[in-house]
Amino acid sequence: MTVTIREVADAAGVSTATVSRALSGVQTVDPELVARVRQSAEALGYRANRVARALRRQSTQTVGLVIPDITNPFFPPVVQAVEKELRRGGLSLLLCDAGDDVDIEAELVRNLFDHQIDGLLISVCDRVASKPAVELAASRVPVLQIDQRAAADVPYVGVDQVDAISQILAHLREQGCQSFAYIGPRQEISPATERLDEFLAQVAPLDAAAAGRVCLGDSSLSWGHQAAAQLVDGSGRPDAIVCATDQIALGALRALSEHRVKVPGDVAVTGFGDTVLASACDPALTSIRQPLEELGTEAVKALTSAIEQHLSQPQSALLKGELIVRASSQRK
Amino acid sequence: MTVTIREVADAAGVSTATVSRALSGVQTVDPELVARVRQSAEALGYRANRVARALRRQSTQTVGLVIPDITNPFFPPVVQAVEKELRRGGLSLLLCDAGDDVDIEAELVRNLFDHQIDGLLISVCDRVASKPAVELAASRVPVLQIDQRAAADVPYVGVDQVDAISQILAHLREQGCQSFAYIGPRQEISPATERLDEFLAQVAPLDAAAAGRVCLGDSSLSWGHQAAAQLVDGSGRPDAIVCATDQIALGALRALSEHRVKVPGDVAVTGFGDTVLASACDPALTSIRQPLEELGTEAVKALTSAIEQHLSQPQSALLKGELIVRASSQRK
DNA sequence: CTGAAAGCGCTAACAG
DNA sequence: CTGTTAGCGCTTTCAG
Repeated sequence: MTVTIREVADAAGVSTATVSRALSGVQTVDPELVARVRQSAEALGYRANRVARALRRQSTQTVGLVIPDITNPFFPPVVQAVEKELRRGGLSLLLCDAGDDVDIEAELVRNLFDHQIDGLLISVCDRVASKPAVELAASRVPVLQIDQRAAADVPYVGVDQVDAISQILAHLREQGCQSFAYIGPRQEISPATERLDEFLAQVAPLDAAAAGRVCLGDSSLSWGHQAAAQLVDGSGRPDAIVCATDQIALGALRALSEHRVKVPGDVAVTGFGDTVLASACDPALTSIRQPLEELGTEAVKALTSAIEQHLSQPQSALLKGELIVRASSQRK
Repeated sequence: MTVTIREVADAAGVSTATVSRALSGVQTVDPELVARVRQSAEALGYRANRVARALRRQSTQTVGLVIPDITNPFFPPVVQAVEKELRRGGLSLLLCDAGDDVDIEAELVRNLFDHQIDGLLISVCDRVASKPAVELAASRVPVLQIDQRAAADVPYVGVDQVDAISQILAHLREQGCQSFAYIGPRQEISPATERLDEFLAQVAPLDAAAAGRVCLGDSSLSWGHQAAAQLVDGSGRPDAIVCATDQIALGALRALSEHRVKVPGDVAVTGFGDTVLASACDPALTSIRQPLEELGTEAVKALTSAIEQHLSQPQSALLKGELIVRASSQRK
């Protein structure tokens, strides 16, 4: 077994209460006793049992993080930042991967409550179906949605999609593009749908025909390939293709190359996410870099501050992405 | 507050002991009482407090996973599989990212012990410097090292590097390659050094000059670029370049293209890891696919079986990778 | 088979 | 400022 507070108390010749107070420093204790306790604790290698402490304090110093799929390159930097920032505050991370399944997600949230988490960070699987789980959670502990949100009345930390799309379109116009197309997923995840909505809203005054060049499928390379092939085959070929993900853009790049369409000469292409693919492909891809570490860090700051102040609602925040211009869109 | 066992007991008109026994099914209880208890529990939405249970049972049903950097594409699939398999057994995951820092790693391990974890999975930062932390951990709970190991006497689950290198060399010979080079990291992480050692051992009988064409730097694309440029500039240009990572191989591909060296015509190139880059680049990269999900799954199986059987040492395992042949090495 | 009672390790309330 | 005592919510003896 490990060393208990009882043993430290005996070694220092004081009560367990005094040991607890001396080590936590929450109440004034005779400096001499503090020294004696510290020394005994050190000598014995005492470390407080967080389970016992949690039961007594009714606070586990533990936060849950539920994400839909850690294999999605969006998440690792977020998870890393979350864990690091939590640790700065002495908190630990229970990580759950829902595997894009709403039922599993709900079960994970329940399980996290059994663990008596002090707060929850969640990036939901489904904009609609995940709502009950998020709202239930929010009624119990401070909850913050990250990037993908299901419940409008639960706080949220994400990337400003309006700003991102407007950066992309402004850049493309500067490069002389006049006719626009969009390739994205049909899937109901909130940032992606926002992306599409914003594209449509902002492109309308620039190009009335753009709404007719919206291709909705999934987020894969092969869908990008297929959709782009269609776009260049048809009449009214656009001179700019805005893609909702880098994967899609990569597929588009391939299709265009196969059709002997020059990028960026004939058509400019943009991706989204600035994943490792964007700089690896040829031509390198113009893309929006999302502030992923910052997203994780800000989420934890907001959550912990709500936990400490006993607020039920953390503060929402919207961070801005950055357009990374590379060869795929530079016509000048 | 949440519902306690006391409230369920009162509602069902029995003692808390009976509720505990009825719900856990560990002891025979009158079927009628079981039904009554179940119903009350259901009605009240009772869920056992895992903190209290852990304190009493001296088992948290929680496992720690320490990895050097979740941003490394090797880890997300492993983490995902680990979490999923743990959940199958009713266990939860405390995830820690050491940020490639041995001191942080050691602190994380101590912190996990404060949480009274039942077992530990660790992929160490440093083959040498991480040893004390791993051995300390292994003296307290079952520990399993994943992929990167520091302590030879602590069990290990990893990928068979001997087999992987021999698959690569066999394939390259089949393609008619006769003079070999190697580009890898200098860094002291165990699978990479094994890769190099095996390359040297297996290539010696094939090409005496190969040992002179070993370039050691880091794992980056730019190092691959630099090293490959050097290799083709010098005399005695090889007709095959074995790279320790896909990133390196990608850099090599670029350098070769800039030097007008044809791949695979003049030089065959292989990567390692079969990351998303391998299929995205042009020419597509021949690479070793590592069984990452399986690695996570097997690690958890071995660990939980040790925990359940109160063994201090889980069972080690060595899994085989698979050579994925793509354009970069196909000369026939 | 069931209930009463003890106790996991810690901290907070309460006296002194 | 310090010690005694109680109790967080649960499970497991120990009697009955």
